[in-house]
Amino acid sequence: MEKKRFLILDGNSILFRAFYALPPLKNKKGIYTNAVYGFLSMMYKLLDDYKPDYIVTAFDPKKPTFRHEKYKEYKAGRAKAPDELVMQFGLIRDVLDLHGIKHIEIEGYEADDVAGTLSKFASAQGVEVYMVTSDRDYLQLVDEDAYVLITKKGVTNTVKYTRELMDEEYGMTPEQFIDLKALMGDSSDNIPGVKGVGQKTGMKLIHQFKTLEGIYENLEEVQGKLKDKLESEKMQAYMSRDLATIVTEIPMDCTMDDFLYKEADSEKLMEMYKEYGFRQFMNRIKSEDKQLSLFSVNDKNNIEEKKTEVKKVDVVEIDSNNLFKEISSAKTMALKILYDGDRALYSKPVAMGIMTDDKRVLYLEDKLEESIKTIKELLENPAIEKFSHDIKDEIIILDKLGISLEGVKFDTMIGKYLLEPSESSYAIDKLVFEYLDWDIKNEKDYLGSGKNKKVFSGLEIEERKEFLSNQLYGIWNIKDDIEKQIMEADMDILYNEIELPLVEIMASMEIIGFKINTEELKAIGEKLGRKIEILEEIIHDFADEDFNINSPKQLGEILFDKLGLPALKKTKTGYSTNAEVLEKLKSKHPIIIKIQEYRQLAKLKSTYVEGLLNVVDKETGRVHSSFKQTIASTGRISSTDPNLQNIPVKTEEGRELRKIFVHEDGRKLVDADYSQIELRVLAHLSEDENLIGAFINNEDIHRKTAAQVFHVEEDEVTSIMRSRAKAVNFGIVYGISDYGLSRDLDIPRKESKEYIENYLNFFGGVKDYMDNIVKQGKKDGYVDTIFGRRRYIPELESRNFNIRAFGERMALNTPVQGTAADIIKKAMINVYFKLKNNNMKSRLILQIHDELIIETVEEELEEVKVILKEEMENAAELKVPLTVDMNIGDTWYDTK
DNA sequence: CTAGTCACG
DNA sequence: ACGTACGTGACTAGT
Repeated sequence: MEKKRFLILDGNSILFRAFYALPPLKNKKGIYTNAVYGFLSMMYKLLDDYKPDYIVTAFDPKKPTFRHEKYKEYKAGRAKAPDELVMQFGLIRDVLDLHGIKHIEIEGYEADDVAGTLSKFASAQGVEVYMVTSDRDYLQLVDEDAYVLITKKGVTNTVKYTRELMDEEYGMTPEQFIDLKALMGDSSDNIPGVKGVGQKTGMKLIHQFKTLEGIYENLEEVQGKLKDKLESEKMQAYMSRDLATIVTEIPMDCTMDDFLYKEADSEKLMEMYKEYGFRQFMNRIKSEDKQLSLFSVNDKNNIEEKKTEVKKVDVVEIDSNNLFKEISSAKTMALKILYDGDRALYSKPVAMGIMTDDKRVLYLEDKLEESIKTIKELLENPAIEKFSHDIKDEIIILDKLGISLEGVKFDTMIGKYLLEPSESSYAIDKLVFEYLDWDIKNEKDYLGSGKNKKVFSGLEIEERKEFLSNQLYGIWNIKDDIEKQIMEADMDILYNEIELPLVEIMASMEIIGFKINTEELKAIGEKLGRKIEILEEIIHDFADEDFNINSPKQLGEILFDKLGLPALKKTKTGYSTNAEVLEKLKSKHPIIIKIQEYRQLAKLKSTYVEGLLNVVDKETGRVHSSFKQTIASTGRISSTDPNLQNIPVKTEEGRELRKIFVHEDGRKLVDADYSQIELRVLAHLSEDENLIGAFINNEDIHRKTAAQVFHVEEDEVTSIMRSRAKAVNFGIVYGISDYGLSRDLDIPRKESKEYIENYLNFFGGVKDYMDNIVKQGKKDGYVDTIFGRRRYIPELESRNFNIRAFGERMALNTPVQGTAADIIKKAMINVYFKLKNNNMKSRLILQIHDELIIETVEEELEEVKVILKEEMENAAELKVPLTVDMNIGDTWYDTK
């Protein structure tokens, strides 16, 4: 006879997870419903999948914010709407009531205690239990016929934990899980644990001794400091175990019948769903009513088969001696290398997979580095086509083995980026699912999401094999589709001549890095430290108390509550204390200027001094930024770890930092930047005669703009007028609005509006272009650059004015910024390959959107100057000339 | 993990 | 009537 099923939902954790995982969209009544929506999606899915006979929801009573009172007050019309979490915690209870689903919160016990108690209660009566939560602590409740469903990526996905799976994943029983937590502790639950024991040590101890008692009975087998700690904190360990143990014996007066799952009160539920705009769930209720009569068969046995298909790939593990032989005749290969760590540049390869024309996936990890070297000849042969996903990593790893990967034919990540440049992730498992409907596991599935470092060497070989081979199989099977879409969108030239060749350059700049004068950097840090300390004292004196100046909250309280300064602007969470506000308060209190100085210096010290020191390669004294090609929707490249594209330059104090960016002996830095590239691109795109004329005649564009905006002769333009005109020009490129300009220049809106009108009157072509590009964007759904790079702008279709206006500014700015990005990319390619093909020693080391930096050997200096200027100025043929300013120096500071 | 702030083009 | 400049990344505090 089939067992009855009991579904226990952890209300708090499911609501929280949904709340954070889903975008905070308001319904038409102005109420946030994302958490409720997520909870219900999850609940309905579980009802469908598990068809339980009983159901209950457990809530955590301890936090007053989640209590019902505020919501009740609101419902009774006695209070305004509570904040979105309280609101949604209230809403969900109403929905549960309408379903007739019990929700329980018991003073003094947490939701997991309630779940634990009910689980044991049900098990004792031979009922199968399913507990749903995002909290891994529940795993101690797993038992025969009692399962824990842990949520994973997204909102409605879960993994079912059984005793077997726990053994497989942790090598532990649910009971041992409690002891592990007793050792590790948990700061969020206030469980102290044993100091110095984290997950690693904890797991090792449990694996070795099985239980807490086991550890203490055999303490002499433990070595060194660990032994002392365990010994001295024995009491604490046992106490921690009591704290970590979920209560399963709350006195409760109930029978299973109290939790019977009955049909919902659909009429009232419909009303409520209508009120809150849950159309999807309304449909569900409608169809449920019908379905119930049509299909009364309760087929519980189909649950396991419902999961998406997981692709199994046949893999041949290859002996390193046979590698060359096996693939020497391949004309095409997809390859992927697993490495240990976050960054290819700082990691060791762990395994390599190669898929060849004959559809075999070869897998290799034994004597990996030597084995890879045996096929150097093939990897460097440009006639053998190479495919991968994010192949920059392979280029970097291979480079460290002295191999220069040639014949790169396709990169699925880059391809997808061109098709959809605004995606937040191009993870291969996502693409494979999108294109092929296959469910392949991703990194996180293997490594867990809590870890920062990828440590593939910690996995079992079978897992690595599966991971790699599935990726390769996926890459192989989606590349043609992506390539076809690129052709259809007419982006094949952009792809083949710009985006793909650029990958090698990204890798190269990353590998070479930028030399840092570490000693000088440390000295600057110390100097800043001393200044900051003094400022801190002064500020605390003014405030007459010590507080954390870095906390906007504390600072706001001091300035606006204690010192009584006028609060000019608010943020979602309190007072605004940003630079704009401080600037306006400057004359009101002497503390302000000190705070401004403090902010500036603190920023320099933490972000630039300490930030850079953390990432300098100690052996080479260089920093190796990671350049990313698929982040910016406009086509720009981005730089991280460290970000070398935002090193200070605007203030002298900040600019000083550039003195620590230096070159190796016998070399020089050459810095070339485009002059006004975005305005020139705008001139080209808009075909505005006046703008084009100004650039052809090499006029001072800001001065000319000022003359038009302020209705004066060019020789009457003052420096203030010129700098305002400069802001107008920037504004035009960004998709100007009178509001934005007025705020930026701190002038009345009327005045800024007049400036814009004057501008557009004179530069009529720009005005037409602005109108046309928005129209075109609305018609096609996308805008593009002169190189054909596309960006889809769905915001243009929004019924929300603000979102639509945002879309219009994007429509305007993207072709300008994107074309400029295309141009400099083209220039980089021409420069890089000229240096490479001429076997020169000078190297491109950095790009900052309109600027290129080369570290050149002195003998090549003159030649490099010519190459840079030529290639940059001729990278594109526009209706206006492109001009480049160039400077040579020993530090980045000097290249101004 | 988010918000605030601030660095760049 | 709405309420904003475009594109990024790093750091700190606080939940």
